[in-house]
Amino acid sequence: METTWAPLLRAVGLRVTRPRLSVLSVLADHPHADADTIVLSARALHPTLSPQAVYGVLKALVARGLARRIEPAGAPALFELRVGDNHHHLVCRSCGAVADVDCAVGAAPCLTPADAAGYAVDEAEVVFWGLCRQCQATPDQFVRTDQHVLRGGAIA
Amino acid sequence: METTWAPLLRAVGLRVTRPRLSVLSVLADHPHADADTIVLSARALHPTLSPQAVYGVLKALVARGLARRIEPAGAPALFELRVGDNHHHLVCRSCGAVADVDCAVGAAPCLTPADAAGYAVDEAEVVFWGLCRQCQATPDQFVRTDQHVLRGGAIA
DNA sequence: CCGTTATCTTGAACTGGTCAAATCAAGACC
DNA sequence: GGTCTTGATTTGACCAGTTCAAGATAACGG
Repeated sequence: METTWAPLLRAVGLRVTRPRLSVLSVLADHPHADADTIVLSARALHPTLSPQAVYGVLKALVARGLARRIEPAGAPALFELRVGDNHHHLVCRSCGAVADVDCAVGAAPCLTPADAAGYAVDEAEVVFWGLCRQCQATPDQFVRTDQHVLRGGAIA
Repeated sequence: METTWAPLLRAVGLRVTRPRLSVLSVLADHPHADADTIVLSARALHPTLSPQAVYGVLKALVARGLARRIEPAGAPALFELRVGDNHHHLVCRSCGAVADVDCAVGAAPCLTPADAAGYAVDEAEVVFWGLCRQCQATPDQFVRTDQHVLRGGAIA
């Protein structure tokens, strides 16, 4: 399976190394992993892998467009391999679980700001906040209180 | 001017203190200030104000819904007083400037995820990334490279 | 196989933010 | 107005996540 990644790395001008193959493999298994999870999981394939190596690999992958970095407010950065397919994220306020969502109804047009205020916009990033199925079932669980629940983007 | 804020604080059950009035005043002047800016500016009104006090005040304001915390990926948190009006943000990739945008065309419906995957969604947060007018004029300026430019939410 | 150069390792450091104990002052009550 | 109670602030240490820097290592072209 690892051989799958090598051509992709070469295609974007990156050398094929064990740390990179390990990280890519972990990302394939864990679609929204944070750096720490990646380090721990990748060590199954490459036991001596250092955290800094992972940061370096992730930075390279993100810079070349092989991975995407997402940073939900208040949580460590997450990384995913799905790039360029115009999808967004659902984030659980309680457990931090992240799920992918394809672009909202009507696709792109609804993501054009009404007034761009002179900005040259190249991307619209959408995060849906809520509770995942599991956390809805256990209502007395910890819920983040550092952010007011009804923020600007509240629906209806 | 400061007397304007006192009733608001009392209305949400917070004591009226000088640090809080100072922070509110600064937020009114700087619509998207980070904690550091707030500390520096607020010291014009309250010279002995400590950073921790500001964090405490901001936490209280956000928890009571008087302020909102926004965290553009890769930048320190910003705070604003506009709450509950369903607006979003334009962020400049180069200088970090933030501008408000009223809800996108068509309002709420377009912010309903096509498939919520069982999540109970209570908010949709939208960030438009691009270059502000000023940074478009000076193209050779520093631009963030830690994130691939064409990410999932890319327009069109 | 060798050399060049990107990449990884090791270690320290930095930023933004939080936690905890002691002091202080806002507001209720008299 | 004075006193008290409790919430708020100060002061200081501390933490997580991430980045930086120097030297060792390994990928890949020749």
